[in-house]
Amino acid sequence: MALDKTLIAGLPAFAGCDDDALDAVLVQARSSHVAKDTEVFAQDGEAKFFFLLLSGHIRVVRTSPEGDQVIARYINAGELFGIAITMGRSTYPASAIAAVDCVVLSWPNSVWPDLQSRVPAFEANTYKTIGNRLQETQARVVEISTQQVEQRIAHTLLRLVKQSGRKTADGIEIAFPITRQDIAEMTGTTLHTVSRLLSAWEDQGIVRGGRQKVLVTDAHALMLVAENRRKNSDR
Amino acid sequence: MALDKTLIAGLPAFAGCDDDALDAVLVQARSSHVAKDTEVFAQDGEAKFFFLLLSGHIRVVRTSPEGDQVIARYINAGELFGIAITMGRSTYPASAIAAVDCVVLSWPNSVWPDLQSRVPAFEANTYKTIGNRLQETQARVVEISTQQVEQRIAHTLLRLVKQSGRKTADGIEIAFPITRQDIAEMTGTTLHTVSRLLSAWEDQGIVRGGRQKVLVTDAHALMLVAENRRKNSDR
DNA sequence: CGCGTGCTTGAAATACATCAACGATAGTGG
DNA sequence: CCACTATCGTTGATGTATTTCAAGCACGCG
Repeated sequence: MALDKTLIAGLPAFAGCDDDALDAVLVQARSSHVAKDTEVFAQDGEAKFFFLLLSGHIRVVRTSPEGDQVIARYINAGELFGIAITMGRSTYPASAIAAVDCVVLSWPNSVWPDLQSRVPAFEANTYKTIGNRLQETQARVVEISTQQVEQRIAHTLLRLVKQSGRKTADGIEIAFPITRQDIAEMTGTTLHTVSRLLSAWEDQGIVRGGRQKVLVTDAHALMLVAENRRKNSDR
Repeated sequence: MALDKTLIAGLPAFAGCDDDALDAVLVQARSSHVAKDTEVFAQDGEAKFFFLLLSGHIRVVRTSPEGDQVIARYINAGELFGIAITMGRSTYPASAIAAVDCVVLSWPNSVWPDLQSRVPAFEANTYKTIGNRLQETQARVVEISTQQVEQRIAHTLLRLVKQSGRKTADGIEIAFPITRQDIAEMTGTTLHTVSRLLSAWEDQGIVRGGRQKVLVTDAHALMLVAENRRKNSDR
């Protein structure tokens, strides 16, 4: 059964593509369901496909030779991922794990050259995506190198809430389950330190925690923390 | 006067380009000299050109809103840099400063679409470059997040020596002037810590320091440090 | 020769990790 | 439906790697 182009029309990845282009892209794609906590692909595995997330949230994890894990990013619905091929790589540089049940489109790498020539807008958007990720990653290096843990966690939380926030009666909450350990792996610290800081912020009415849940109740106050601009009396 | 294609033939950036392609690329380029400690372009400045380093060494520096500096990378002869345009950016994300006197080729951004269509190999190689930098940057995030300062500095030194090493009678030395402060800005630490560790390594006969100079005399021992595999008695 | 820039090295301070123990939550299976 | 268990979270006490503060030194350029 053919996939309907309304699935992907309007996504940034296909900005500027006309209907024919969308059809050309879709006819080569295959959609599949990925259960929570299941790998879409594994680090160092042969990169046979590239992907688009239709719904859900995916965690991209790099494991160091020593076995330490770092979360490179979270993928939101509408984003491309596993696009190693477009950078001339033959293996995936990280693992991708479904944070919740997901639906993904996948293309075999072999169709990339064809798509590239037939749908230039898609090609350009893909490179833009990579460029953005390079920017973000370099910004992260600056952050880790120059700021202390408290600011890093605050920034990370603000980013998560901005990119994947869900409005609730009491504030904005991160739209997928996330543990203290996950936050630690995004910020280069330990779950203990994350837990302590979240508890402190909870006392100050900035956030509200929960098992695999973070709800930001006072985004403005959190911004002040991120920029280290609170008065000492606030602590 | 036209530039000679022997200048750039054989560079990885032009792998697979035939003579006509090289001419097409070169005829649009302009070469210029950049004095030591001079900026090639400035962070947040409008990205009007992209560049290729013909000779010398260039330091790419990102400055955070708070004024902290981080060295994103060093560019060696033969590498492309300032390629913001290819990622859909209109400003440079970092500054580029000549670490020594340099010779660079530059192209106005406006020729990119033309080059892209007429020299596909050049285009593909450019994207490969960006992909490699994304990989490296992500690896750096993992390193900063999981390893301690000593290992990070050791790794960084090994990388510098590998990419820009110059063989001497007593070992391999970094081929351009680099201060302790520079090394600190590459590893997310302070010049004091760098200085202390280099001094300690000098006592152990692993490196030899000097004003704006580092000479690695025992790369193997430095590797053991990088992997934290020394016996305690070594310290 | 003097001055700026880079380097060294001690002593004190601290942010954060580590160690350790316990408490809470949610899913599972009887 | 409730007990069981795995996973996740909290929080105190202790330890330490690294920064910060401070001072003096050395190299090389004009």
